[in-house]
Amino acid sequence: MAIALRPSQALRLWQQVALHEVENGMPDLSTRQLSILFTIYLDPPPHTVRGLASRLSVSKPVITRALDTMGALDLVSRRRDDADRRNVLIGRTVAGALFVERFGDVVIAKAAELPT
Amino acid sequence: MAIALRPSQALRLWQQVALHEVENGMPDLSTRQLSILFTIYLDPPPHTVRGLASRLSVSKPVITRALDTMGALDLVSRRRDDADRRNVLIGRTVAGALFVERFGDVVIAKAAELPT
DNA sequence: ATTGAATGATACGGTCCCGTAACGATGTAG
DNA sequence: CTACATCGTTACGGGACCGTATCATTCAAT
Repeated sequence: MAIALRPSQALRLWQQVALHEVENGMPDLSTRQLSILFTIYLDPPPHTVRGLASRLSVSKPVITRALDTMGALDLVSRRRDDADRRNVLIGRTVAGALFVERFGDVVIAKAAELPT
Repeated sequence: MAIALRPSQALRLWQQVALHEVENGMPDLSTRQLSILFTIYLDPPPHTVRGLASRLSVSKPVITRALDTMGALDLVSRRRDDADRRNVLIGRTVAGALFVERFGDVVIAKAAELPT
């Protein structure tokens, strides 16, 4: 069944999750970076720079730079596509999977604490 | 009653909201900026630089810079405290209130679309 | 073999943000 | 009136990101 939220609940949830991330010193990712990261981990592969750029309606360098940064954080990986060596296949990492999983746990915990 | 979310729902919700913000060209705010913005609009005033820095466990310049950026976007306002002129009181703006309200609407809409 | 399209990365000038340290303005206590 | 504490901002060198344009590599078609 669908999840029904009231405005105050929706906003409070976002605030609590964001505050938790900041307080605990997690990487200060932007909305763009988060959307890329979650798409890689939630949508079925394969993921390419061009595909992600198209999905988010942003330019390719935006994706390349976000992958640079999140790759340095070991949240995503890149490898050449052997079938078509122009492509770069973007994959998951252990650290990235842990980050996403933990993020989900925070959302669940904060949602459970929401006042009625 | 509390909101119960499964892991896939929690993560999908964040992805859908983040994607919506990016696709629609909304300001690409970081987690820090979002936590500051939501705290200003959800928690009771007054809000000061020192108070926000303490609340988020970050340094004061982090708050000052975030207020610079979001102030340029007209999402928050600053004014001197007449009672104690060392303080700066951080307030809301019409544009900021609209942004927050619209953000809540997006969360509600994406939550309603979540598969069971 | 040559041309052309497609992919992802890079270069550029500019802006924003970082953490640390210092600063001016303001308030408070002796 | 003179210290001293507090508040928010600014300075600094460095890194990340922006949008636009261009690049090298690879593939596909002639």
